[in-house]
Amino acid sequence: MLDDRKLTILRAIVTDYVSSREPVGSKALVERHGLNVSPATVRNDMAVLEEEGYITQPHTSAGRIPTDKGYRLFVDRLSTVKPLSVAERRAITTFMMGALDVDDIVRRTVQLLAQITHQVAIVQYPVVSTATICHVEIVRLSADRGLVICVTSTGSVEQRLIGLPEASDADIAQVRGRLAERLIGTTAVEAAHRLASFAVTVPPARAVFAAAVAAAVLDILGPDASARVAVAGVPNLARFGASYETTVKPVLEALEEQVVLLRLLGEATTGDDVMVRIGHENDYAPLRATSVVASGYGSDAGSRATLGIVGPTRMDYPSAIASVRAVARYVGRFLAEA
Amino acid sequence: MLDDRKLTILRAIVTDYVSSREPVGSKALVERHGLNVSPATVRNDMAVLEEEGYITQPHTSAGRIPTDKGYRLFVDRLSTVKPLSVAERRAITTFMMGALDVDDIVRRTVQLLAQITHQVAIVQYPVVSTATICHVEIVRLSADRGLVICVTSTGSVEQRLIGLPEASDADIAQVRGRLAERLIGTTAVEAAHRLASFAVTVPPARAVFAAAVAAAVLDILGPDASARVAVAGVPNLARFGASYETTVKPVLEALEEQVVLLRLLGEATTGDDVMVRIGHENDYAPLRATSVVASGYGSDAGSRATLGIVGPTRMDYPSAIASVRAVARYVGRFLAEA
DNA sequence: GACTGGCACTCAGGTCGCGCGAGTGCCAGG
DNA sequence: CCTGGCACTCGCGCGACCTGAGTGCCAGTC
Repeated sequence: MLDDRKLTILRAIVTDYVSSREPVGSKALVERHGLNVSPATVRNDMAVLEEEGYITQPHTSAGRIPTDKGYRLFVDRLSTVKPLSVAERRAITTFMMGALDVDDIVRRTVQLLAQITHQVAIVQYPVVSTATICHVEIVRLSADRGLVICVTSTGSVEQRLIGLPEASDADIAQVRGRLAERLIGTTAVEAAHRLASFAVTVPPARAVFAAAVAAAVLDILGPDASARVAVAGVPNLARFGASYETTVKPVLEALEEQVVLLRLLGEATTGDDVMVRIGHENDYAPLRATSVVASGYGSDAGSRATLGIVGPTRMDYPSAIASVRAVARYVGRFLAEA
Repeated sequence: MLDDRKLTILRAIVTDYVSSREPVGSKALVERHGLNVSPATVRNDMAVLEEEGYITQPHTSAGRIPTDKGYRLFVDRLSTVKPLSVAERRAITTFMMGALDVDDIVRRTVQLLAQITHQVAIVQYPVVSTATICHVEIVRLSADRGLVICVTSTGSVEQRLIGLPEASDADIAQVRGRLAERLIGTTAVEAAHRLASFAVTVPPARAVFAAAVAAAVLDILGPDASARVAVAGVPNLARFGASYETTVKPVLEALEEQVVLLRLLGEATTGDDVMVRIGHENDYAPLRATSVVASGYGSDAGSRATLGIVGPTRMDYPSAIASVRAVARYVGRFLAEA
């Protein structure tokens, strides 16, 4: 029921609407896309497309705009991914040059993504789960408090504050030694197992202290360790154009809720290609006017996480998809090499 | 030339305008504030206040609104700092309970501040300059790269990636040992001095490697180490009310520029009390429609940094000042204890 | 059967004019 | 120095009007 011409028309409507931000009418469509039919024919086709729910009119006697369903069809079948421009490729390389550590890579990536897509960019910090532990350390800060520090093979460093009620330097050294013996070279999952019985491996007098240390390490390695994201490009929300209260504010609120962001990106981690969620396809209701384009990234199976962008449903999907894919791949390589 | 009644009127105009967001006229002023004079008298006084530049009218035959100069006078001489409500005090304590480490304290603080002031909150991470170095570490991640890690007495942990082109484990151990000898217990400033000649203290074969390590440590301790801020409460920008492009977007852009934020907060670090910058008093031109309320915070002279809020000039200054001051003091204590 | 030209219809948005009312400035009198 | 009174200003909201883009439908043509 949707012949070739109707699909062409839908594609034209989507591209025109994305670039002009205005409902597109039959006449303009014929002119701007060299369709060899009359506006009346286009109108008939548009009526069908509307019937099927791919497009809609904001009000009678206005042009048509795509619905979420229309965008979906466009993304799935009608768009050809736009290759990145030379300038964009160059931007990627220059931007990522000279990153200092994992945190810095993430910060640069998120800014890069915001810049080339002109949307709000979100990058999840790499998950440590499959990385191995390189180093553990217990550092005394003052008489009664200290830090437990974990370093993983991806170069991420995390720490937790613990109390040192009556631990001597010798206690610390011994516990640290035992901890290093058992954890270095293991993955987070293995480490969690080994930590379960950690306290009993040290002399009873030090068991309480050892248990506190083990708890801190478990906390570091726990699933919420990955619960960090970086955000950039918030000023790009101007692109929404619509009213602040109804569209921009919900997005801002979501951006402050790490949990929400992680859920938004969540399902992109598994699949290998770019995920696109359009409008109401997002579970999170306040973002029903926004689309998410996300992708997993990471060095082979070492460290994996997700990055993506958030923008209005009226978005240049081909470019966005290409950008997200390119950045994800590049960062993956960069993490593997660096 | 500004007698008592005129000041009272200015105060009334400020408070009314802040709460109603609408220009305030002479009649409403008399009614709502029990002034024992007629509207005509108030009008005469308002004419003087306008002449002097403390208030202005958006257009003829509208009420008056305060100018930046008016707010300034209000803040300096007319406002009594509002004590925090019980709920707010409770919010502070519950919010800060159970913080994990310095980063976590900062994150909680910024959210807390955004919540009780209903503005955008900014908290600078504590500066390490006067803190002392507790621990240094060199960790091998893979054959040819590693991390240099620094831990300070405030519990902050920072790291830099370095290459390990041909350093053996023995090289690493020796350099690490020498580094620890020279740096532990020193402040950042002292450490920088000692690092200048660090490379010559190790055998020539290791000098290049030692120099790289020294450079990494210097980078960690350098002034830009403090160049990190946390931001929260961005959705509160709704309070601006005015048009997105002209007022909200500049703020969003400033919020993404760490450098700008640090300069905004900068001058509050030195003084001991809360700093208030109103509208054009900000050097940064795009923020001429916004006010900044900031304060230094920190445990004694140990670690000091700045926190504050950004909002429209039409702001409840007494509450904002009280909140910023309270949070700054509380976090200072918290950092000292924890 | 598919396409086209023509035509009547709809309706958002801009413009104009008008009246209302809040608020002002000024002045004369207490 | 304060006050009541009065004329004046002007932003804002409302309704009327017009315009133009765009539509749906229908009869005619290939």
